[in-house]
Amino acid sequence: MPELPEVETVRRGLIPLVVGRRVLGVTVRERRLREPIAPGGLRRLRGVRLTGIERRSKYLLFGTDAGLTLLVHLGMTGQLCVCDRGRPRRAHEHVVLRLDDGRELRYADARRFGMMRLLDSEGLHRHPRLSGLGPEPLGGSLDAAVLHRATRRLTKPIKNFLMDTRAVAGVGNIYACETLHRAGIRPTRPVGRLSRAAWEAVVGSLRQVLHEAIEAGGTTRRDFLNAEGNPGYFAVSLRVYDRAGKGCGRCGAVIKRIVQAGRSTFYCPRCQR
DNA sequence: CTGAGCACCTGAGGGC
DNA sequence: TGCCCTCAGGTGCTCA
Repeated sequence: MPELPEVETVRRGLIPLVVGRRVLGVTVRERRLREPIAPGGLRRLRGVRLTGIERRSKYLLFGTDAGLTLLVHLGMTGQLCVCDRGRPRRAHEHVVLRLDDGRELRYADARRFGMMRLLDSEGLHRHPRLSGLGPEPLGGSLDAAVLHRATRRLTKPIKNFLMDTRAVAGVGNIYACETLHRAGIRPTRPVGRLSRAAWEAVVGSLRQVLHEAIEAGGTTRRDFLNAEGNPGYFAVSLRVYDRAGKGCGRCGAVIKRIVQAGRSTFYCPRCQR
């Protein structure tokens, strides 16, 4: 489900539902996530008040009045939603936080590639998954000139570079493909051979496509659920991703699928050079 | 340094 | 109808 726009959509949807709420109880039904939940690892959540939700890359950070932060990653299939206590359990609901308004925050994740961990401010600060992240694509720190200068000697394909979280945070497979189509750049191009102007196009396209997806409610895939647990819909129209064999909307050429670093890449062989 | 390959898991979809 | 195969939004490891 979640790339950055989906995670941001979940964040925005959850804020009015959970911020200000006190956690009355925590149930962990399945601790074997990608990073297993330690026994009692979420126990200290009981009694705290949730004070805000931040996002870093595809991680959600739930702040609390106890100085603890609940770090959540949705992996490939993770879902977070707030619902009434009586709502029937869905499959793979691994963690439930009981809130003081009679509702529950539920974490479900079929493939269990996600994570959920409670950290104090020190643990959060030095957490390797967060400390190694590159600049946020939607923050002010992503800079085409800096990227251009930093990549002069690199031969890695631009698509793989975009998906390297140490270089740029939070760019997944879908938006890497979509960004490069908009920028008119072939995914296999070595980063070291991108001109300054090409970098401007990449950064501009990345920001644009992420903004559009967030504006549209972040829905790119079928199993997206919004914060109230209702299914989303295909609100974002993808121009190349999962469109192999179909026509490019800009030039009509047939979109190709290749594999890079084990992931599918989709691109238009005519308008991406 | 690079990237290929694999690992973690379940489920959807296509072909037969 | 069902079985078997491939593939999937993420991340992180080993290995060559």
